Amino acid sequence: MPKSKSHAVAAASAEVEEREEFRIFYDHIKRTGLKKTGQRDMILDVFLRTEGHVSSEDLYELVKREDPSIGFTTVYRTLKLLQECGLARNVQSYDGRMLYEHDFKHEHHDHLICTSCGTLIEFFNETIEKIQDQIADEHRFKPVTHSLRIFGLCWECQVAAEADARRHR
Amino acid sequence: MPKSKSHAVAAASAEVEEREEFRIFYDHIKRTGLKKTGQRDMILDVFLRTEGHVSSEDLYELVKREDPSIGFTTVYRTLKLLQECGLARNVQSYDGRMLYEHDFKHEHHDHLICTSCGTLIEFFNETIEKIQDQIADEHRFKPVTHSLRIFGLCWECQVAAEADARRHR
DNA sequence: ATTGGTGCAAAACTTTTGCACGGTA
DNA sequence: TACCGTGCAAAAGTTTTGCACCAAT
Repeated sequence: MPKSKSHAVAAASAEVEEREEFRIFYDHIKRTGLKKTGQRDMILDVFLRTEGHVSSEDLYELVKREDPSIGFTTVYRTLKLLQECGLARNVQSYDGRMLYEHDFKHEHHDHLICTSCGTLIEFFNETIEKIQDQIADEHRFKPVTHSLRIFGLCWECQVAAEADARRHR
Repeated sequence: MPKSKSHAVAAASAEVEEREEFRIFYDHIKRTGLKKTGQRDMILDVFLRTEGHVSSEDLYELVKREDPSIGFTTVYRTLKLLQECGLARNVQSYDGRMLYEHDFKHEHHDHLICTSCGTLIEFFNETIEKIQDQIADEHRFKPVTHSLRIFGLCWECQVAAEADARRHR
């Protein structure tokens, strides 16, 4: 957010971050004996400014735009840290790539995934959640997380497909 | 296809296969202008004898055991054919790998996936299915398939983890 | 000083594809 | 004969890891 000069890295790490997400991150870092670095701050900052879902590559590109010196590996590993402390969670896209999304103060939800354009639409349904716990119980299975993905076509792609079909008719 | 003695390839392809699954496969092959080959017969045969879930690599290993001359590529591509004609369907495992399972006369179901040992337990719940369609509808989303996976620990792994914890205590 | 962090390059893996040769119809 | 199928090798696309050097505590 800051950006007092040119590099956001400096901005993000120079002052002590107040946002709750950073608190959580710093706590996790301290608790596990890791270290606070400018790169990690910057990566978290960019991630938080992100809407929707990003792959590690996506996030790397965004970060690089603000500080080209940060490497992919660091983004990749930081994303893992963010998962560990509950700031990010991942979703497997329909094509197998791993995407990340915010997971702080974001109630759990599932996804409708358009296999044409890749868009992810979020939804939540209490009943489904309850039934899932019931099912796990019946199988003496200890559920940790779950992933419900409905694949198909979003409205835009349905319209586009329709138009396309008309053209070839 | 030669090799009239010890190899199952011969067994599977020498005579005309009667099983309904083969009917379906042959129909699909004929319908799309493809060709019936000993390799494909053998791969389907092995796949049908398979229980549970296999990756293309897994199936390749099984096939190789009966006919080392069959290559991975053929197994891989045949698995795609089997999907096309509805004999197989795929599930993304928790680690991103693609697994295949029987999909003929097997009503749709979802999975409980143990992240410790990889085991997949199947289940089905009518209510969840209905709610999903409702949700898609509400979003003007045209559902094609879905995947509901509950990750966690199966009973065996819970017990093992418990024992392990006791040991380190 | 220590111990962890970083970026680069390379390794590991899976999934796909290009091609030349051989088989099916 | 005309096409399709097959196996091999290599391409692609990601996710991971090893390492030498740098930075945080």
